[in-house]
Amino acid sequence: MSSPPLDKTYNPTAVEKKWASHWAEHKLFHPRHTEKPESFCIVIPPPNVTGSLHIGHALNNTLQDILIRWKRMQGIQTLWIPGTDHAGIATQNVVERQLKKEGLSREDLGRQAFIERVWTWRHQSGDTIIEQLKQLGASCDWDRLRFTMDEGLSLAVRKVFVQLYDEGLIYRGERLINWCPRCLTALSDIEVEHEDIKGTLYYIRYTLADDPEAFLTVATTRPETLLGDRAVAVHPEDPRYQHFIGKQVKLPLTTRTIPIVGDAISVDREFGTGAVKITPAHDFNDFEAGERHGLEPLTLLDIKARMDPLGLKKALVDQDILATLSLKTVHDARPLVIEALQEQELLIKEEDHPMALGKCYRCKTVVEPYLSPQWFVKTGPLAIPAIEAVETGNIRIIPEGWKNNYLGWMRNIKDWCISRQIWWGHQIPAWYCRSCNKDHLVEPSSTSKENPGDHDLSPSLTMSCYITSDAKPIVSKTDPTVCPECGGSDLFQDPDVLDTWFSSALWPFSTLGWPEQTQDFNTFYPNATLVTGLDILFFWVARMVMMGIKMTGQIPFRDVYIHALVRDAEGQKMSKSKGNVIDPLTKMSQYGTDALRFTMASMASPGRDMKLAEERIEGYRNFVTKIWNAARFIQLHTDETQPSAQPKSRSFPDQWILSRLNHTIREVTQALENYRFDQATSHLYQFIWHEYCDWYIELAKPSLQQENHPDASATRHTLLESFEMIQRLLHPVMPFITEELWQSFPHEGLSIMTQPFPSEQPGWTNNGTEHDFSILQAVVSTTRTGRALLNIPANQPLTLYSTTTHDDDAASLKNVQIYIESILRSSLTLAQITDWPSDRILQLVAGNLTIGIPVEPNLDLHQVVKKVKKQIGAKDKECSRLQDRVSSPTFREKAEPSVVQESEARVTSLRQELSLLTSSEHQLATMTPS
RNA sequence: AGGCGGAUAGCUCAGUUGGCAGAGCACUGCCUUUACACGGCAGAUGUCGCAGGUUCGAUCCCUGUUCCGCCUACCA
Repeated sequence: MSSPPLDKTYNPTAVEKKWASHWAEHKLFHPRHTEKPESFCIVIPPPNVTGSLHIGHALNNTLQDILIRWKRMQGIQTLWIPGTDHAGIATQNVVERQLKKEGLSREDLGRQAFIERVWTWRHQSGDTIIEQLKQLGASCDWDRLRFTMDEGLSLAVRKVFVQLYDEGLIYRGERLINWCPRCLTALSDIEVEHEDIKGTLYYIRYTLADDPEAFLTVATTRPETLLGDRAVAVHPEDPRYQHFIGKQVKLPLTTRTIPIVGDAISVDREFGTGAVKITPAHDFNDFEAGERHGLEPLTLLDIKARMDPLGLKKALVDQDILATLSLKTVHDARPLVIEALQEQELLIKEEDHPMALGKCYRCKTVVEPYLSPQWFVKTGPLAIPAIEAVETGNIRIIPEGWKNNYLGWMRNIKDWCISRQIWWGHQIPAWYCRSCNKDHLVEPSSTSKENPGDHDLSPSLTMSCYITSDAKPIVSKTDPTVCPECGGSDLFQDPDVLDTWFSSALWPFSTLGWPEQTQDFNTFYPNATLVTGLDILFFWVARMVMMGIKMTGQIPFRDVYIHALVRDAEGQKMSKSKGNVIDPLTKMSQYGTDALRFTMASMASPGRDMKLAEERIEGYRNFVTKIWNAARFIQLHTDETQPSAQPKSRSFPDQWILSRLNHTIREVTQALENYRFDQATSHLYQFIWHEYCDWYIELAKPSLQQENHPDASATRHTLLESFEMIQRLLHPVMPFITEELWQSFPHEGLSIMTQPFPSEQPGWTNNGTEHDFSILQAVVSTTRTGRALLNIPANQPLTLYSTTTHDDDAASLKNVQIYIESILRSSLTLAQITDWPSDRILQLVAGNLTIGIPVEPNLDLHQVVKKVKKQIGAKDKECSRLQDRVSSPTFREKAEPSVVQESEARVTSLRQELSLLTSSEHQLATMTPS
């Protein structure tokens, strides 16, 4: 029954490995049926298959695991579903980079082969992160591992797509969207990151068509797009320009003329010159302005953001300019356009202009507004219940501060562009009949790769396949074989795939088997809590709420806990390029997983980014060691002890530690209930180190180390009992060491993780004992201070005296006398100062206690005098400040009576303390030869 | 431009329904006492960003302000 002695030092790596496989072997992460009716389900924010564990994952998953382990121990049926995300663009980019090294492109492989290649890669390295999560101790049900592109989830995706399409909530249309000219795909609004840059504002002269002397000056940051201008807008009430409205201007560098229109929305009279060029195909505002004024967009750029010869031709650009600009990137074209304008003396001036540039969130390439046919989700109707759910509190966002962030975004949500022109992902379940859509399709075979402009259609045609927005799709859950219109069988599927976040939006229910009404779905939906970082509040959380409510009629989860971003010690965002990443795996092997987990939890203060300094992890590694050594001590002294019945009586230290443990159980539980992981860990740390180890174990020593001590048996029992409970209390945060220690002591059961989480024990809380203990602490600490001041070695026995004027404290003093004596290895006499046997006794004051330490004749009392004087100074200052307050009539009149009373009481006790200190000072004077 | 958050010990951060300002790390001194030097004991450390206001009383509430961070949006 008794286990082998614990190693002298804790070896995290070996211990972690052992218990990880023990847990897996016994399938302890599976949901267990319990008597409790409620369930607790978390779905993991699925990490990308391209990824490996970074510090953000470590934080995110540690917090989830703490919740899951805690609830599981509370006897609630728990399920934590793991999985990974196919991460469309990101993963495709990774594989394309690999291909590039082989001198290949995805086009070289062709779509089918390319996708197979991605699958291969995904299988090879796709689950690295899963292994790492297991190393972190994540107690997910690994048998329920899902992937956003697995069969079941693909089915869910199709069902949702078809239903939303049928209801008109998904549509296809030609819109201006954000386009990444490197990834060659559309992006949604939130996939664009903005970066502040120093831009230039160019002032350009547009001459009136019917009067070469008259002109308008237009200010723009993008001169190269002026070739696509369809109008110049001025404010309809601007007296400077009113009379121009309706006239035509000559568009520089072209043979076109364009109208001057009045537009109050587009034009800010204060900005620039008050005249704005309207380029519908290359600016979101201008696109809308174009619709208001019936201006047809004129696309100048191709998919790689190069000046498209065909577009330039349609724009009637001057021949030589056209030749110069053709196939130049925006970056290269801009100076050429400026040069040409200068030559014609149309450039009036340039000035610096700070502006924000949109970049692709996957590859940081500058995105271009691009006109193309895309699929959209009509988000307005979906947002309404998603707003309501949060407003009414059906879904709680924690910390609450982020609620407004969510609501603000949701209330002015834009339609969601869900089509991506990439190959890796859920291909859109829409097909086209070739015979019905003859005029609406251009397929790869008809485009020339070498010469993208060499055809007479829109530049959009340089996409691999072009389907005009008025083509008629057949949207279906299953692949159709015949056209319902003409009965023809020449069908092909829309080549676009869905935004990765479309399948992620279904994650809380698709992972539970939906659309089947599975038992899992019925038991675990809605999920209890979603734990995620702020960065994906809109990408993911908002969409899950919309889709969850729409498709299941229920909210997807009740609580959303949002944690902060982990930064480095200097507050910088961690990134590989900066070289400041802290790799959690390295830290786990260096300090142990439990130390890292504890660190993560301790830093999870709400609403604040966390700066991770390595010393922090080191500090908690020391904490782990401390626990380990406490266990060794206990094992050493309880080796022969068998778990026995409750002891008949508990010693004073036993009673005290159980009272403090009860208190800690309450604090930790409350903290977890409020998602205050920081507070939970702080209470655990404080209690275990500074109460259990520093005081309780020290107090337990005498009864364990002396032979036949009357408290020995009860103490052994309490030591084991409390330590076992501490392991359970700590287990959710530190699963590995707690399992190891729990298993090393007498126990029943397969694993600590299925034992009950501690609850407060009736009868353990004991305020009297706690007060007694505070007296003990005061005497012990004060005596030690005295020892340090007098340079008396800690192991030299003393003859101590103590007294107090306070009756309760006098009683306490008596109660704890023998414990003080043993902990200080001294004798303690309780007697009034007048009864102390000698004059050479130093009086030290702690509250209303006076402690006497005999002083040898030759001792240097210099330090003591200094200390006492300082104390007197501080107390005096505080006392007179309080005195002033108490004697102020306005204070007595206006402050709460209890506060007045309290202040008076404090004045009284301060005065008493002062008089004790003064008496001590006098005493010192008699001992110090002057 | 708007919104949000932060500014407290040397560092990282708690905290206060307004009434003695706290922890960890680092630092100083003493101690290798059979759980632990990844340790013990003791100690030092603060204009609670700045300026006003409300209040008997403000680090906390209000107003303004300066820095820093984030988010959203964009003015061509």
